[in-house]
Amino acid sequence: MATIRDVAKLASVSVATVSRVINKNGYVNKQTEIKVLESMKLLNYKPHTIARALSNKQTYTLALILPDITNPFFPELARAIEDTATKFGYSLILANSDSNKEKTTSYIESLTNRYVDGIIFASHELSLDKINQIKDSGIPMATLDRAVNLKGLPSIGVQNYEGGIMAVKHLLSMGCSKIGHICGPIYYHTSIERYKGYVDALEDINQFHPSYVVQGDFSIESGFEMANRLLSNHPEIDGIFAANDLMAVGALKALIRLKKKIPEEVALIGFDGISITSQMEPEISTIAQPIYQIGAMAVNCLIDQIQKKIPCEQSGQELELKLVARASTLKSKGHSSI
Amino acid sequence: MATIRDVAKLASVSVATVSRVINKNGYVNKQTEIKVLESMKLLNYKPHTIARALSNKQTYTLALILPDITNPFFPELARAIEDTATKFGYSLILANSDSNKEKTTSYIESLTNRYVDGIIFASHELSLDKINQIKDSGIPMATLDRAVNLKGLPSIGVQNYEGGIMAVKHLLSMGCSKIGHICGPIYYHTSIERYKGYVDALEDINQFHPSYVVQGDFSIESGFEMANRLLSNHPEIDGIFAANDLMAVGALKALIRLKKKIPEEVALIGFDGISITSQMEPEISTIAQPIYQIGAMAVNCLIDQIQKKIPCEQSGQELELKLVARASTLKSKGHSSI
DNA sequence: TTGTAGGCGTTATCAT
DNA sequence: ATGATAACGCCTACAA
Repeated sequence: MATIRDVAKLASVSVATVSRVINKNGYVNKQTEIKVLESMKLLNYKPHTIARALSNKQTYTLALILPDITNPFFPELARAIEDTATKFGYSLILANSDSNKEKTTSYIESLTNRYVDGIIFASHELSLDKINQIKDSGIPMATLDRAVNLKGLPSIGVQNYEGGIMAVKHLLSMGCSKIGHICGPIYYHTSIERYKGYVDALEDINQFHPSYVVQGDFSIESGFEMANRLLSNHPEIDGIFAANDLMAVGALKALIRLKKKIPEEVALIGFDGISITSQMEPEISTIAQPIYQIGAMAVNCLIDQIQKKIPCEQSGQELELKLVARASTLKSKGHSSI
Repeated sequence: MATIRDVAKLASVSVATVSRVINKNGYVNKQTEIKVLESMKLLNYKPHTIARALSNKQTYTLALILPDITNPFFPELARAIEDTATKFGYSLILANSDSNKEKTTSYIESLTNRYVDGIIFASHELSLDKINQIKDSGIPMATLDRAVNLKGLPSIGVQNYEGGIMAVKHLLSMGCSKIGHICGPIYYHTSIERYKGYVDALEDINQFHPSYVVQGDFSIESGFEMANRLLSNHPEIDGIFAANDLMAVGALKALIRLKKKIPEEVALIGFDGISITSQMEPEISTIAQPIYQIGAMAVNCLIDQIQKKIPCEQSGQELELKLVARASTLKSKGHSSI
């Protein structure tokens, strides 16, 4: 491997000059620049990223901490983040925290020692001391899903409340009148907002029944179980809004086993817009998050902080959701959507 | 951030001594060791990973190149790899190649410059020059799915041929007699082996019909399309073996739309054992790969190479598959499996 | 416009 | 058993 010194020697200049042409900073004569460039080609010289990192304190590496890449919500997000990071010349380190406090702490420590340039936190489990731990280390970070809402802590999220309303209104527009809700864990901000949207949309028309709400944990299994419970307690229910797509998938399974005609007898809508919803039969309607955009924004935000040292403008921004109406809600002559 | 020099000063020893206790090599007096250790605690000293990497030429970072983390096969693999890497103190860089030659090349270059300690290649697209490119760079690598079979190139795979036989035999044991096959792209080693297994199992009993085979591209969409084609050309088919689970999912969708009773009229089995198969209704039978184990072995193999400089023993090993019989093949009083 | 030299934080070779 | 000190490869004042 050729070093900067080899290049300097071959081009008969100093390493400083070579460094200048590499980094395009400082004055350098056009002639010498060409000479240097040629030498670099000749020697097939590539700057040593590690050495550069030591000197610069920039590793061009980002880290993504998420609960579990095996959860179908995250691959799409990870993809967006990796794509965008790569676009800017950054590598992406993946960390599965299992929403576990110890693992999270240990990852943060290890990433801090590796001097990653930024950390994206897509996990709900983010205690205040963890945040401060990162802040103290001086590493820029961004959180997703509004895990926390802190001054100076960039966070990208979606309009969960409005999404809840959209889901219910869609169900109503398809003729449902007894709408059940499988909500997520109540200690998640996202669950609560979606739930509130559900409540408000129904209270508006005096149709809210507390017993039509059951609580799952965002997993397929809980969706299956809760849909069964909902329908055994309230056979009259003709529409279900699941707080996320995975629970909707579980609910679909339950509905099919119960021999319910979908959407005629029971319509079903999820939330998130992950691709698995379109692979089911019938395809499941959903309130889609701009997942790719969220990931891309998070990276942009981080890189802004890293490079321009500016705080993220998108901080706290809530992106819009989009209704994706599919077979699980579209009755015969129902309306459609994009 | 405290440096090794700070620790040395506080403990009134030289940096060399501190380095010795950090790395537990060389002689060091018990007393001084304690003094040094205390100083480290006191200053909350953590060795600077980057500096260490520069000196050691070891970054404690592995890279995983795969086609697309969004493909449901890969998150499970990535999870296994990340888990195992972490266990050994390594971080994992994720790279989505989209099976694209240029992207792959550019990743390899970038990873090479980052001096990752090892690369795991889970992509089918691996031309010989790419391999040599990595080999020349001296970075240990491992490939999955027997993408290539080269002397000295560790490769972990499964018994695809036997798997094909298992799938067909299972279908036969459930009473199917007209078994179709949706095979994968013929330029993939895995596709061919599975196909051969299918052929041999049927030829054994004189039941092989070339026209019962159609070709997909491992995607859900192609599975959907090919199942439709298969059944429209051969309505008598009562069993389908899809060469991977994603195509099985697509096929399931097609069968349901065609109002086929599953498994009574048409039984269906996939290949891979990804979790999505158990989330469908009916649940899809499959020939399961030990995905987690594969990932773990790949990492072990790499770390063996890195640390002990020994070639991987598992090189070229083909792991066993396991039949997972579920509702999509289990007729009434059918047999079961683990 | 270009070169010299010190520093980034560790490791490892030699002495002592 | 311990300590100087030269690498590792690059960047960047500061000089020239």
